[in-house]
Amino acid sequence: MDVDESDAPVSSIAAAIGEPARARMLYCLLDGRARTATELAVVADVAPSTTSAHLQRLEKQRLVKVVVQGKHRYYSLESADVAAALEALSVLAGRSAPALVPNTPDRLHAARTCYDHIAGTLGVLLHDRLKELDWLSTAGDREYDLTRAGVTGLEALGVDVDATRALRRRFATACLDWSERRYHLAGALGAALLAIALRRKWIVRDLDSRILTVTPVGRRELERRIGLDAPR
Amino acid sequence: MDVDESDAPVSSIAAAIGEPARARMLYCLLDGRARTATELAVVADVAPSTTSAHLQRLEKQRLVKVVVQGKHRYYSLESADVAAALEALSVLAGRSAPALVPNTPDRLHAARTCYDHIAGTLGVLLHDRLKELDWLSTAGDREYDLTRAGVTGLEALGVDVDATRALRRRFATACLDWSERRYHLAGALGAALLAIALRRKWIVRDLDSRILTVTPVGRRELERRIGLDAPR
DNA sequence: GCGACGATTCGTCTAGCATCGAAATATGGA
DNA sequence: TCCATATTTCGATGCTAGACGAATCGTCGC
Repeated sequence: MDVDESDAPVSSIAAAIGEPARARMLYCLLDGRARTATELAVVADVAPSTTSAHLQRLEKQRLVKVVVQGKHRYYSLESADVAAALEALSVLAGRSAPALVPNTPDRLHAARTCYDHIAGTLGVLLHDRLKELDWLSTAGDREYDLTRAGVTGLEALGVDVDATRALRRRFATACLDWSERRYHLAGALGAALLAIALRRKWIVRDLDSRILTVTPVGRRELERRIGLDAPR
Repeated sequence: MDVDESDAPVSSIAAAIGEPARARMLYCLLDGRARTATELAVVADVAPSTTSAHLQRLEKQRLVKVVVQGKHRYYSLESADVAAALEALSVLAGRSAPALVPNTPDRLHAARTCYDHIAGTLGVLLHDRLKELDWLSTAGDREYDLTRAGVTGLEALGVDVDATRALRRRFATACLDWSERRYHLAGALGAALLAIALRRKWIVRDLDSRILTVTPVGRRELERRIGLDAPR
């Protein structure tokens, strides 16, 4: 019977979605951003160990994918098809889905912190601009180093390159940005840049979120110093 | 938390689909046709009592709807949205869905039996033609009777109207056709018409399905006698 | 009315699975 | 090197829900 062949995977996929804790995780990921296992544990309101089991199942059913970055594991929806299926189910639930749209509103694109460095649109633009200026050179898998021009340029911005390099931490790495699906600059250098931008009030931090706002001063300085016109 | 509000129904809906037996039923109904509880029990490969419980749940989640017709209960998908969700899940399962499209292939539109009468495209066309000829008069909710012209005409086709009417069975009723979403003729009269068509080889029955095929002779006779040009 | 049949209800059994805590593993940063 | 943190593995527990059979209800057809 071809019926068996075609509905067996479907039912197990639907069953994977059909568990409250897992559904909460999936709908949390519906905005296209990735979350760590710990974040999802909070969202799902279950213990980390339980979350781990759930995530394994979701991964096995190819509903989510994981990218290991350091000691974090970033989970995100496996594909747009998964989002489409979740939306279709939302329709049945009698409400319009949160909808994963190509151009998501400001909240996702906006500048924001990623732990200790700049992510979001601004982070991606900054990363791209630094490469465009040829300040960054690739030094391995998702690893960067500074070119001579880069050292000079960043020193001019106020970064103590030697001190930053001295930190026993990866110097400069590419960090995949989940709202932009592109890389931004992380590592000690990324953290140093954020610190300087904050100290000089080029950027201000939102009180209870990761949102960053570029100040008028910051916008002017970023334009003048590295030819970057910040979004919004 | 609005998360709880929005994912609670979704997870229960997904859970309703995420059970092998129920998934088999739903995918069986994906062709748009309705099935009786017994038929679905066979498809799902579970006992009638188990099937009943499953169908109740599917109905409660508004995934299927039921129409009571005599001692049969006809279950069908609640809406096109349900089909869409099932298709979306099929995509995730890595195969193209059987797809419930407005114009489904021959199998669904083709002439077929509905218990003991003619359904499918041919059944609907026949029903409409008989009303067009004014052989049928409405005699209640989904009930028909024959007009004087109808008696004459059907007698000419070989139907023993008195004998048919004598059967202690509803004489002529409208039966909703699930592939066409329109009515066809059921009841003793519908059965009599099928019997005659089969006896005269205007139509032949498929061996192991409900498919009916109109023979060249049948096509010619239907055209000549009642001005009906059979499909295909 | 009286079988025959379709379908549901009820009671019970069982198995799978979601859950947690504790311990183990891995990685980054000092 | 060592600690802190993120995450997984393992084992035990408890609940849910899917399964069936027997009995009941309701409708058709004679």
